[in-house]
Amino acid sequence: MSAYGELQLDALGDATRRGILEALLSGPLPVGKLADRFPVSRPAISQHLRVLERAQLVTHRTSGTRRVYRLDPEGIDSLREYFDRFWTQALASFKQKVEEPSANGD
Amino acid sequence: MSAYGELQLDALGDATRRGILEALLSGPLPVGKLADRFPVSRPAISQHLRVLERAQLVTHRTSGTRRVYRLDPEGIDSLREYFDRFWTQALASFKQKVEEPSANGD
DNA sequence: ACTTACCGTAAGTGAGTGCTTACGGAGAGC
DNA sequence: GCTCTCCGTAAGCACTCACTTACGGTAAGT
Repeated sequence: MSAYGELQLDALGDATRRGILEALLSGPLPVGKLADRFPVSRPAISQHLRVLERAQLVTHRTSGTRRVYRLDPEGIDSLREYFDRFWTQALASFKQKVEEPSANGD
Repeated sequence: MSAYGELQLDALGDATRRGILEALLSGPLPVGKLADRFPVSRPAISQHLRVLERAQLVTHRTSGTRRVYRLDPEGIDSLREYFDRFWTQALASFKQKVEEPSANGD
């Protein structure tokens, strides 16, 4: 599951995609409503949604001619696990640095 | 502090920079040692470090002619707060969806 | 003082990518 | 059945950005 971490982080590397995710925090939205919130065209949003879906950060449900997108709990959670590991190791690193001031001879 | 969130997320959008951060999890490293771990040139690493430092994800300490880089606890923590808010809202969103199955008439 | 090691910066290049316009398909309403 | 809405996809373009080579500057060693 962590193999998608790369895709997910890359997906987060774009401001518009982050905006899409934040917009979906308030609940599912169809593509049109989503596109209205951003200064780019609807196809652009569609392409971003494809990237986000490929990274397992969003899912869609077809409702008639509409595509309602929502956050993907699994992907979000796997991303959380990735960061949790990072925080844990980072804290360990900081702690170690404090305990071992500068006893390096090289 | 959250104003740097954009810079930080953008910084995480590159695989090499993520690799640098992960390498620094094991402790501080000079630029040269850092560059040896990646298939790119040393100047490329320097440029990545500049981006990371601008995003407050790393700091450097000059030791003679060496520049020893390490993770920046403050930036890392502010990033963690950003994600924590995201998880919280995401969970609330998922929960709300469950409680309100599909009572939408539109 | 001269050389060597370590590193940042500048300039230039190529590939990736985010955007637009144009198009086609599928479902809902009259 | 026809139209209209909603949306994905294709093609093309411009811009960003990651990378390289070249250069200069500083500190340590002899």
